[in-house]
Amino acid sequence: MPLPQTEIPGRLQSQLADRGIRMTGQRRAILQVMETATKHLDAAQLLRKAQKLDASVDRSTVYRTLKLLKRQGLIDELDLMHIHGEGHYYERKLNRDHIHMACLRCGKITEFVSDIFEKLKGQVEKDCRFRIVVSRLEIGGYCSGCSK
Amino acid sequence: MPLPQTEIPGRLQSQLADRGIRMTGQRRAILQVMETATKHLDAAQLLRKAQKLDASVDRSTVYRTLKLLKRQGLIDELDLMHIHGEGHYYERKLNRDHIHMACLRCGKITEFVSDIFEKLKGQVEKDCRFRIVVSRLEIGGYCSGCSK
DNA sequence: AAGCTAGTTGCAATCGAGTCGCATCTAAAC
DNA sequence: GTTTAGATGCGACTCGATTGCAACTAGCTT
Repeated sequence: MPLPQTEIPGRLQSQLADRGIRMTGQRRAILQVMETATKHLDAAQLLRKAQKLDASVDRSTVYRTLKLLKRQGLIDELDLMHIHGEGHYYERKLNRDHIHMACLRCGKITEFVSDIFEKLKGQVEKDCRFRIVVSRLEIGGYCSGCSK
Repeated sequence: MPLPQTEIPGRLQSQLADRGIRMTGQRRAILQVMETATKHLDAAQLLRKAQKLDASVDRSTVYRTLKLLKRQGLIDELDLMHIHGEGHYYERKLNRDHIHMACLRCGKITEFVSDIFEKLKGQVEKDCRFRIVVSRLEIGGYCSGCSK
């Protein structure tokens, strides 16, 4: 579940404040939507929801804020195997990376945390002497319900 | 290395023929470019190279051929962490999946084959009862040269 | 609390990857 | 050679994302 149960609400705001980044009404609205989202949102959905909190939020501000959060390493950008078009989806970066599985039939997105994934990243860092900043493992296939 | 050393040249063409798919001059040009490419190509690069072999090749034919090859499971679509824009990159699907690492500083793309990756996919199939069709692991960070 | 200024915003124009409708053409089956 | 399902080129179009610019403002300085 993308909902960060273990995280303090408003955390994104304070993380930006800690970095000395200016807070605005529009950013507050966008961050609040990201923090309370129960599923992966694309930029258009994020815009619509943010406008319900602050009607002045513009599309370009959403994109600019997403770019900021990406640069700060606070969110991850996902493709979800492009199951629903070419756009991107966003989610807060939490402590543990997880795998995203997209069902090619019903479109359901499942998340999965694995120690083997952590081990694999360790191997890449060690064997390739590659310092990992972001990693994204997306899998397309058929979920348990659809593969029958 | 994206160059399929262990594969027969012209393999894509015969794989399409085996499936009873019509061969055209334009497709031949596009397939030949894909088969002899020494790095990951995006649609625009593929178009330019294919037009050197057959000047009549059109952009839409490139996209249509890529869609065909994707549907047939003969190529993989990559984002390479969007290091150079929002487009996609393509490579022939070989026997073994590999990880793509993109250096955020020099832009170099490295490929890596790992048994742990295979093990991880096995775990997903078993623990999540998810039948994997495609998987894509992309990592962004700093390569050995750039992380000094 | 008033002023300053670098950073942020809305708006409209724009970019660029990818798609589509349609008339024409052609590979390959007969 | 004839036939026809499938492929192509072309141009228009979609849509996610970006940008230039004038106006605005958060948060410091005094």
